[in-house]
Amino acid sequence: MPSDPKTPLNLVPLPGLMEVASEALFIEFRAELVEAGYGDVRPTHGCVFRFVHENGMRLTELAQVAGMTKQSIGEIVDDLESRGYVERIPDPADKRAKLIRLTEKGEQAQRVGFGLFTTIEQRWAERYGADRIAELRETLEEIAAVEAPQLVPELSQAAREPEPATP
Amino acid sequence: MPSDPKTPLNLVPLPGLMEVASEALFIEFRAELVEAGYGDVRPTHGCVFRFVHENGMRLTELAQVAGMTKQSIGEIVDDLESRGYVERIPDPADKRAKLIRLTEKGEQAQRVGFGLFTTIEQRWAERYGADRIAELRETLEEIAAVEAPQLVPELSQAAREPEPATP
DNA sequence: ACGCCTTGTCAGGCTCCCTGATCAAGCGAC
DNA sequence: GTCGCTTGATCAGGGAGCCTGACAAGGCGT
Repeated sequence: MPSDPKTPLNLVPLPGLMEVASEALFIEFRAELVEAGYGDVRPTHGCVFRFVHENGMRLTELAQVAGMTKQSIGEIVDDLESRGYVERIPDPADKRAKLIRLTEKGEQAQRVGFGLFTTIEQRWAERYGADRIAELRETLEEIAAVEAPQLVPELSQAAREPEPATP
Repeated sequence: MPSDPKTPLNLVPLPGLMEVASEALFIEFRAELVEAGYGDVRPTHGCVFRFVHENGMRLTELAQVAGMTKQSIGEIVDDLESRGYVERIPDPADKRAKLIRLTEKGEQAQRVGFGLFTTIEQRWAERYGADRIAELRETLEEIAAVEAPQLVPELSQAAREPEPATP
C-alpha cells in the first residue's frame, strides 16, 4: 500500500509525527551546540550533563539515575574526561570511590546547553504560535506525568538562570 | 544543579517531554506487536514495512526512500527474509535486480502494525481527551510540514482499512 | 579478623548503521 | 558487435552505544 510518494500528513501515524518533531528539535539543538563551540559534545554525553551533581557524584549513582549500567556511564565519563568536561576526584568519604564533577569548561557547556533548550522553545513559540506551543507543552506534560512517572523524576530542569551567556 | 530528585515537569525541556511521549507511544506499540505474535519484528524492520511497495521494490529504491544505504537495507531485508516476512524475486525488467516483496505473512504483519497505530491513537484519545490528542496531532502535523518537508513525504499512511483484523 | 558487599574497571558481545571494494548485468557510443 | 561506463546487489570491515559477565581493591558488620 505505501505507494504514493506524497503521503498526506493526516495519514501519518502519531508516533511518526512525534518522531519527526522530536528529531527536528534535536537537530536544531545539535546545530546550535556546534555553533556555540561544543561540537565535540555528543548526544550520548547528555546523560552526564543532565544528571551530574554540582558537588560531584559517584559513577554508580550516576548510572542509577541515568538508567544505564556502570560500564556504559563509565565509558561516557572517560570520554568527557579526555575532552576536559569532567574530572574524577577521590571521594573523601570512601577510598574506593571517585566523584565525577564538571570542570569549569563542563559547567559552561552545561549552562549553554540548558540555555539552548529555552531558546529553541521560544523560537518555536514564535514560529508556530505561543499558545500552540504552550498547549503542546501542556499536553506533553500531562502525558509524561502519566506515562513516565518513574522515568521523568530524574530529568533535568532547564533554564534556572536567565541567559546562557556567551561561551 | 540537577540535584532535586523530583524535578517539576514544567522545568523539563521540550525535547525531553517529546522524547518521553514518543518513547511511551513506541513502547505501547511494541508491546502490542509482541502480543499479536510479531515479536520477532524489530523496530529496524519498520523501514521496510513502511516503504515497501505492494508489487515489489528494488533494494536501491527502498534504500532511497528510507534514507539509508543499500547495505543497511540489504541487511534488514536479509533478516526479514530469513523470518519469512519478505521474499526476493527476480526483476523481469532487469536481470541484475531483484524485487523485494512482502509475503503473505509480511502483509499480515504490516496490516496489524498499521492497525495498531490507529488503535493506540484512539486509546490515547480516550485516556487524555479526544480534543487534546486531536490538537496534539494538529500541532505536530504543522510542525512536521515545516520541519521535514523532505523527510515526511515518504512516511507511510496508516489505517486505510477500517480494522486490522485478527492475526 | 573474617567473610561479604560495594565501587570501579576490564573483556567481550550485540545491534544498527556506516564506508569502501567487488562483481555481474545493462546501456550508450562508436 | 563490442568496449567502456553506469547501475544493482553484495562482501568485508568499522564505529557508536549499549549490554552482560568477571574481578580486584576497599569498606563494613559481627
